[in-house]
Parts: sequence; C-alpha cells; structure tokens
Amino acid sequence: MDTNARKTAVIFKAFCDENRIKILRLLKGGEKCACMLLEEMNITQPTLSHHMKILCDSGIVIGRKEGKWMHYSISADGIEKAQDYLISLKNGKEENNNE
Amino acid sequence: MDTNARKTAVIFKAFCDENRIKILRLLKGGEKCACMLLEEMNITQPTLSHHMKILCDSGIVIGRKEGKWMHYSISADGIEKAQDYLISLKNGKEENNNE
DNA sequence: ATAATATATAGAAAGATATCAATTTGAGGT
DNA sequence: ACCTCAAATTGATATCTTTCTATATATTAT
Repeated sequence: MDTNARKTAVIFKAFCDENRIKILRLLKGGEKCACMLLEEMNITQPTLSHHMKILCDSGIVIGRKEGKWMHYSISADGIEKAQDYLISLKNGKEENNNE
Repeated sequence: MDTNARKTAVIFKAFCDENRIKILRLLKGGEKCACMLLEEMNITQPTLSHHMKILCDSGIVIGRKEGKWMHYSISADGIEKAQDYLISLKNGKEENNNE
C-alpha cells in the first residue's frame, strides 16, 4: 500500500483531464467565481462542481466561499508541490521508498 | 476542439496513476530494462507494457530497444515541458486561448 | 416564513482505463 | 528452420471517471 505514490497521483489528477486544463487556463487570469467558469465552459453546473472538487482535492486550486458564491483560484503552494515532484524526478537521487 | 488542452492532459497522464508513479520512482535511479521493472512491480507483463506506452506517449519516458530488450529512462526534455506548463500557471499571464 | 439564486450531492448511464490470460511478434541462439 | 525468451497486442472483464437530470442545501432578499 503505497500511500505516497497515491498522494502524488491525486495531485496530478488536476492536469490529466482536458476540461480541467481549460478551467486552470481560465483561473490563470486570477480568482474567478464558479458562475463565471460555468459561463465559459461548455458543461453543466454539477459537472463543473465535480471538476472543482478534484482540483481542490489535488491542492492545485483553492476555493473561497463568499455568501452564496464560490471563488476559485490557483494555489501557488499547490503548484510548487507539483514542481518539487518533477524536480525530484530530474535529480535522479535513487528511489526514495518513503512509506 | 481544444487540441492544446488535450495535449497537456496527455503529458500529465504520466503522473495520475499510482503504478506509473512507482515506475517513475524506479526509473529515477537511471535507465532500466522492462524485465527489471516487471520484477519490482506487482503487475503482469501486459499491464506493464500498457503503462510504458502511456508513459512514452506522454513524453516523460523514453524507450530504447536493444536486441530483444526494451530499456526505459526518464526524459529530461519531457519533464521540462511539464515544468514549463506549471510555470505558465504561476505566471498568470491571462488566458492564452491558443487554438 | 417564503422565494430566489448559487452550489453541492445523489443516482444513473456512457465512456474510458486498468488489469489479466492468451496469443502474436520480433530478435537471437542452436 | 526451429526454439527460446522479451515485449507487444488482442480480447474480456472489472473498476473508475465523466457526464447528465433531479434533488438537496445554503444564503440572501422580500
């Protein structure tokens, strides 16, 4: 049971779906309300909600509730964790079998 | 038809499965033969072959045929492309809707 | 309290992915 | 030519994802 590998996979789930890449592209411009994202994407509201959950679970996106609106933005910390993993692959310091 | 988003998703497919993360961890130590990977992973040969195809399609791994053996290694160029994408998310230079 | 609006959740259907056993392909060796 | 071994492909099945419609929850305004 390699929880470490699983955690890494969860992070990168953010980037392995076409619609989520589109959402991230929209968020590049800064924080956006779910209703705005919904307008720009060609999907229903529950589908957007589903993708936002995966994005938040990955740590790549942060959600902020304000009244009845949800505001989403890209998490610099989340991106950094993903970057750290990529760097660790490059540095090729032999298999660190943590767990 | 957002081929750009799709291409990005294909790159990151490499990292969104637990077994592929394990394979990448094994490759961190340097080039390895498929038969070696098979010994270390707890999967059958066709399953390994399937994952290696996805890893190669993503550009993150390179395969080299030598006689009847396949040798796999991590592609620095592939990693760099993934890194470039992450950097572009951070720099938040407004939605570049290419395509 | 009621109505209106934004988002989330439940449940179902369609599609994609992971996995295996069996078979095929390809590359050497005898 | 035949055998052996490594890897890829095929075909089947189980599981996971994506997507929808319908419904529930939560927040604000009347």
